[in-house]
Amino acid sequence: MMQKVMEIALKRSILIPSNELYSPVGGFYDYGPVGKALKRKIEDCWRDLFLRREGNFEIETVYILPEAVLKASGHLSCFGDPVVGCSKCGKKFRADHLLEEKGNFTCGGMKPEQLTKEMKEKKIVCPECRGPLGDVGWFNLMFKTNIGPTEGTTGYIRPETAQGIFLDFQRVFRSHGSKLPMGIAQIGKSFRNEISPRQGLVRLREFSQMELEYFFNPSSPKHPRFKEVENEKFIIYTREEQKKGSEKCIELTAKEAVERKLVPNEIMAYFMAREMQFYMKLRIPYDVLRFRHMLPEETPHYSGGNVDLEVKTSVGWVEVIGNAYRTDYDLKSHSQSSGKDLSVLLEDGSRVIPHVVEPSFGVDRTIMCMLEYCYREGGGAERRDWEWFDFPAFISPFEVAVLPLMKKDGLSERASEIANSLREKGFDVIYDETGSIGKRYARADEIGVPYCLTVDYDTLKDGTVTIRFRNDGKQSREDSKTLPEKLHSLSEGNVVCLP
RNA sequence: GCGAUCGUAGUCUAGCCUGGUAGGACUUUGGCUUUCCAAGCCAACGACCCGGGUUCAAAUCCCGGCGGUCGCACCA
Repeated sequence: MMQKVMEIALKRSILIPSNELYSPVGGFYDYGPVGKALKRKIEDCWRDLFLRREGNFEIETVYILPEAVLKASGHLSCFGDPVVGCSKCGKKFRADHLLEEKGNFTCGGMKPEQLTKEMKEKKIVCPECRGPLGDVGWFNLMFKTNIGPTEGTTGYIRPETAQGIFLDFQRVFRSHGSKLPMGIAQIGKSFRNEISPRQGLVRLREFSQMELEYFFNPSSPKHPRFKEVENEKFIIYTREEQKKGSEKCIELTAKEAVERKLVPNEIMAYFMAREMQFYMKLRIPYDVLRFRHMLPEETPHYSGGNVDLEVKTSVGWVEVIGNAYRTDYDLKSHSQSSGKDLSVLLEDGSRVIPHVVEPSFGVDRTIMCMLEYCYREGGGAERRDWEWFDFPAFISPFEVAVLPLMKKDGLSERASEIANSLREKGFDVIYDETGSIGKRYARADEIGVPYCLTVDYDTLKDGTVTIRFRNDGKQSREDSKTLPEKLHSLSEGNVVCLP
């Protein structure tokens, strides 16, 4: 399944393997014209739902961060793994795992030197060959670089977009109303030097995130619009079931999830309900979406509770959103490290460091899930034997393809006119006159174009064109003058809107 | 990073064992056919992962590297 989707994605240049001309390294993908358009429309849909409708703000911050920032945020010491190698067989192991297996022992936050000391004291040897282990090293997932010509000014390429938001928080807060709650978001690239990138877009070294940091007063962890979604349902995979090794999940409304304390607070439950709406708009079915309450040991260093949204795919459950209750961890850390007060003034005159709930979306993974769930096989009752993508019209890279039945007799010219007039009206149009008409239908289907307009000899006579529908192949004739209105009405059920 | 396995046009593949003009299919492009679901006919474009060695001669044999896939481990 995944393979077929990737095949067609590569064939139509939805995706392009990066650096293909040289020895490509894993974990990097380029987006071709179709993939980029798809990505842009998904991001715009997200902006509409999570920013515009909510009154939240979007900013853009830099990719390269000086070491001090990541030191304060905890990424330098926590964002990676302590590894130790066997000097006899050469195998590598997680130092903390070996220690913790030995007994009641947790290594959270321990430095490599401490771990080396502990390993020596506990006389831990290689679990494979009983050989001696070397010193504990640190594998950090961040890409390191030098800033400026002087050695020693170390920078890292950001491992998440969130830090930039925390650094700019105070200025944005002061200039945009100075009231909690306030949401500040960023869409952009992040970078992680993964050990082994796998499975297409699932684990990349350079990937796009859509992150929203929702700052609120910890004494009232409420969302003003919670009522709108309190009865929305979703599926939760609880910690208890995970510990039992069972796959059983429970279905709850947002309100029930808060009451039963399965989510840290109402704000997170609010976003979870919105996330369900977002993914269902993208044609990911309700019953393949589940929220997994992360176990304490998998929770990141900054977190007061994480709930991931996972999508069931042909390669297993894939995390597409990490919802994190980051508390005041980040602002507090930056405040302490920089010496600047990052608390805000409340209406009653007191000061508080805001708490943060963060929904963090993986764009590339979302695209991969969409490709899988929009993928349709040909054959069967269909009159065609090729594959296509059933993208909703509002997210299709191209909304309409204009195709002259033939190149000659003025059909090309007439079709070009129609294509250009639709472009002027704001439609994303693809014009294609090469090959047979059947071939062009197939090509349009493969990139998920919902409507094909065919210009034929009747068009020259009476100005009508054929609209051919992607999903059932049916056709109808329409006056070319009223096409924009007709196409709008056809797409009406697909326009971005909340229920 | 370890183990297994693989590397020939955009895709699938023949050739490799036994060294001697790299062949086919689909796709793509142009042309013909008054042509609506990858039709047909004609033509064109396009490949041996990289480097070294052996040899008169390497896609083929040998060595090294790089990369892919799958397990393990790890991870969002």
